Amino acid sequence: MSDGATGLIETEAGAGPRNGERRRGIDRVIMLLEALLRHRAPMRVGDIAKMIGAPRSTTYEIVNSLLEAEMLENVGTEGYVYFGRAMHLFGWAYSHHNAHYRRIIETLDKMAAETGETVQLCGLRGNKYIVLDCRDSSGPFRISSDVGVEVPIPWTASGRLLLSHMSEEEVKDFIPPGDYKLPDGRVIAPAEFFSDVALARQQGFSETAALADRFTWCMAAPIRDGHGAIDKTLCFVLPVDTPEARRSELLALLCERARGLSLAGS
Amino acid sequence: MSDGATGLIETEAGAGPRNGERRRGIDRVIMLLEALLRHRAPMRVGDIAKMIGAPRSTTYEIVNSLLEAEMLENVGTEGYVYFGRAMHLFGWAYSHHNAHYRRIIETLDKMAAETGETVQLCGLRGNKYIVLDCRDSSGPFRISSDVGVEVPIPWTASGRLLLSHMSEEEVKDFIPPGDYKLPDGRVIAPAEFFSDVALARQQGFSETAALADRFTWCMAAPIRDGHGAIDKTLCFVLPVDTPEARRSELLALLCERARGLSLAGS
DNA sequence: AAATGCTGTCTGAAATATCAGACAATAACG
DNA sequence: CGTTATTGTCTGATATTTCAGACAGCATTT
Repeated sequence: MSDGATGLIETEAGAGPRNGERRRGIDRVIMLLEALLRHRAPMRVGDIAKMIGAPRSTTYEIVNSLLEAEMLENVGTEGYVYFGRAMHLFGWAYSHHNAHYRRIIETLDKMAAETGETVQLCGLRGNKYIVLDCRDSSGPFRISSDVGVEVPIPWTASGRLLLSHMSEEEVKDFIPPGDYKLPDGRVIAPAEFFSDVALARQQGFSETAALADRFTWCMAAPIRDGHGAIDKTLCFVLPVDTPEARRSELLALLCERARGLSLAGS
Repeated sequence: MSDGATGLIETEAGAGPRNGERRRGIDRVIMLLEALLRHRAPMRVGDIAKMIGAPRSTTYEIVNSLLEAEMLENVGTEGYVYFGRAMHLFGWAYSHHNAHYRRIIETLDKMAAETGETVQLCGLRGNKYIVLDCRDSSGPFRISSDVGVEVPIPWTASGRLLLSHMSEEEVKDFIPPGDYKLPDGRVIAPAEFFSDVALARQQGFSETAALADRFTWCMAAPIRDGHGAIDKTLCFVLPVDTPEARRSELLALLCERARGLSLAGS
């Protein structure tokens, strides 16, 4: 059973309407929701149709069904739709049904309150990194990388930890080649990344300075599941000029809390 | 096992669809998710099939699609499924896309931190009351009425406010007759409820003592939308023996904050 | 051992949901 | 002004999906 994560959305560029494909309603719904998540803003039905490669008439039909179920809702003056209330309820049910996740959220809250810094819970989604939850810094320094947005793994401190169960060969096969290229054009040498991963595994934490953007210092610590594997990470996103003393203090706190959240293996 | 007093299983109109009705996949998905939300715990595929009145083979098909999309996920060792990670991401996107909602959540956090009491954001879903979000008391007094669970409107303080735009006649038509019956068997006289609604409208807040259960004192204040209508409410859920002085202090805070969150209407 | 109840997977067949496209309204644009 | 995009709604046809039911496997009960 290969768990091909999220492969349903077609690339919108290039290949013209290679039509004739008739798709199931359910699959359309899934594509639609993922498209909305990536777009991160209300969309018009016509644009949704283009983005998921579905006929307009079908898209209207589906959108109306989802509107009625409150899984989507109308937003703004006309024609825009975005996620609806029902999604909030479903998501809340997800994140509170399991005691471990609740403990993690509590810790997130506490750390944000204690330090005033931006704290995130991170994980993988397919071969990308995503923020699963976050508490933004109360200060003016507000990065707020959005929850659920897929980011190339090599751009992140957490990513180095989340791959630490893999061999170098496995990492090489796992990361799409284009993902080594940073937003500013620089390219991370794969060999360097592999040694970063090894270092993270050895140290039990990972830090990056001014990587994905020039202004942030990121530090991540592993939360281990019942088998000792690194499932999620806890991390701080700091201004890059945070003094060393403060940084090491925060790093110690981060590691301690992450360890406390790890499930004691058998 | 038997969950709550929701006797009506098949929603929609009274005439239950006769056996042999063929339904759309999308509708099955919607029914499935709502069934999971009501049940509030992982379910087996067979039970889901029974609960939504779908053939087993169809249900397997749908569940597998949703599992692959991470809208559901396997939980526990055997056959149980519940909401998946994708739902969390969709829900997060919903609750953060709009600035007003974010302000409300911030206020919720702040009030919980300041008072240590249980704070809730409430609203209507169809002709039922639901909790939209909450912060549980840090103390041992933890009620934690679940987010998203539908509750008869007359059982709640918020409900009295949320109906205050309706005439007595409209309220009468809106509330299902069975909803006046409290969990302990007592019945609220409709006339009394109507005058409660009127009182709430006049006072600009609403309180109930030991109504839905014997141990809680609830107080609610309205959050008004751009048109001045009461869209949501903010409320405290207190131990019923909270001293009067403390209660009036909290009530003042509640009303002030709710007013601050209301959108300046015309 | 037989009987019962489950789960998860397949099948073929029939009912229908998806699709392409037409349509009227509205807006944007030169 | 005509021309070119929209949006939202309908239509009928057919390719597909839903459905009933059979099946093997596993467990528990009689």
